[in-house]
Amino acid sequence: MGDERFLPAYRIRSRADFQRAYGRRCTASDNLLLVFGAPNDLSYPRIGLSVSRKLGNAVARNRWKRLLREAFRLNHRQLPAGIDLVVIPRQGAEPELAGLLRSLPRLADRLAWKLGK
RNA sequence: GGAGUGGACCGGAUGGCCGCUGGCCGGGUUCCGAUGGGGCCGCCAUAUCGGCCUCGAAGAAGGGCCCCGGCGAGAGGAAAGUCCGGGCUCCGCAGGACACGGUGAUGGGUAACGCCCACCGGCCGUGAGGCCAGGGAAAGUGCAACAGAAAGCAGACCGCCUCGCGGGCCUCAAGCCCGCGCGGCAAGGGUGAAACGGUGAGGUAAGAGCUCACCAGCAGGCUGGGUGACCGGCUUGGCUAGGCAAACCCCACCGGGAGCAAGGUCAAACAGGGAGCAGUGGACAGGCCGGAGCACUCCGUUGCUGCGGCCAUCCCGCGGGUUGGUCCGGUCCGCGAUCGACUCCCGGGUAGACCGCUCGAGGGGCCGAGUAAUCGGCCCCCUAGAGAAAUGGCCAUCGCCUGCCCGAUUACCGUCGGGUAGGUACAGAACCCGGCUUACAGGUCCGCUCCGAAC
RNA sequence: UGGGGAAUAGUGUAACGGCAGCACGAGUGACUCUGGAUCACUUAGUCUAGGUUCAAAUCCUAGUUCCCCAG
Repeated sequence: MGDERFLPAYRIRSRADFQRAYGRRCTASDNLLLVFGAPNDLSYPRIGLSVSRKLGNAVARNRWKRLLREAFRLNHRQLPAGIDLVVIPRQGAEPELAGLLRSLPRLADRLAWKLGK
């Protein structure tokens, strides 16, 4: 408890990292999110956001990104370490924090299992 | 009080916990960093010379990434659309004309504008007010479906009228009617979005600006007001000139192109060029150059010895051209390394990082000039700078709006208080400004108009 | 972010400013024992809102949606 910060190192921001995650072609999804996963050589998970213009205007897209970062921040210690997540919200889904808090760790665990196999 | 009209403004508030971005200060860690840093003296002073002291290869001074702590800051009126105009940056550039694009009454404002202000004209509205791409159709070319006789400058379908002929109305004449013909006319009918000024009188065979009066409108002259668009008056003329330029066009004015993903600095990796090191055919009887040793008593433009480099020659090997139907062979040309490993250097520069990047046609107040837009002076303030893109998440309380219920008041509409449910808009800086346009829950303030009532 | 373009029946496309067509489709009927093919008929449209014009799919202005290009 207590370590709920969101350091810049937790974020995927380089084009190469995104391409690596997409190139691994390992995904997990539910009716809220679609998540690409790829292992990294770090001791912590990282998150990258990809929010399409089809989800709404700039305000709606910022709302999605903020909630996704909040969901990652609040339970990033429970997420599997050493994994890069690229999160894409699904079209038609409603941005709401409680659903994301349930959805994100479940999808991340499923990705970790698939990648460790 | 109701209805309306024009303008200015606000765009929820407070608190708690957990976060994000960049700035300043302090600390930590790691990396970079040197014939370096700091101090004193040499008249003074210095990025510059010298001396001394001191810190420093056990890595200084200083700086960068990251981490911790503290302080204070952090979306808009449209940040939006990207429709105009500028600043800024790079590229281009003798000058002019054409083409293309844009704008369009007048006078101001402005860095500039297609914006703003004032005014003029037209249309709409009882009015306050609103709307107008509002130059030119008496430069030229063109267009007008359908209807209608005719759609642009003249013409005449029905029609009206004189005359002539024929017929009819009892025979003749007159008159009336019908038909035909030579003519005259454009008042009336009907069509259309639009039909060649309108009304009245005179006039006439019938009519007609044919004439006259008034009205509308046009052109010229004179004149008053206004900076001007324009408005007004007098007079003369001709009686009429149609619409469309957001059709081509003409006239006047404006416009070089691209855009911060502009542009610049540093610079991995890969590829390129150069140098070094080691490996990589031989022969030699040639020439040139370089430097070494020995000899000549010394010197050396001398001789000898052997070495290196370049050129030439021959053999060998490889590649290519040619001859040849094809290979071999002949002949000609080129090369004797390509290449790979390591080290160093060079240019351009990708990924990436940094700069551009927020103090600006900036905001607020007061005073002055101006009808106003706006401009000037003085004082005060500093107010986001991200980059797969920060400015948030959760919760509580209170506002505000709507619906429902209860109570009070009231002739009614309503108003006030309480409870409850729902809602609390449009929308997110991306180099920066000035505008325009579009979206928007709810609310505040001011000016003005019309109607009604009361005094 | 910047630049360019488009929008017409359900779909694909035409239309000098003057009646909005064509093909495929869908529906109905005829032909056939039935189906297909064929024939006839029907269906339904100018992205939205203003403006210019007598008249707008067309011209102008604003908006909406979609597509393409650069990096």
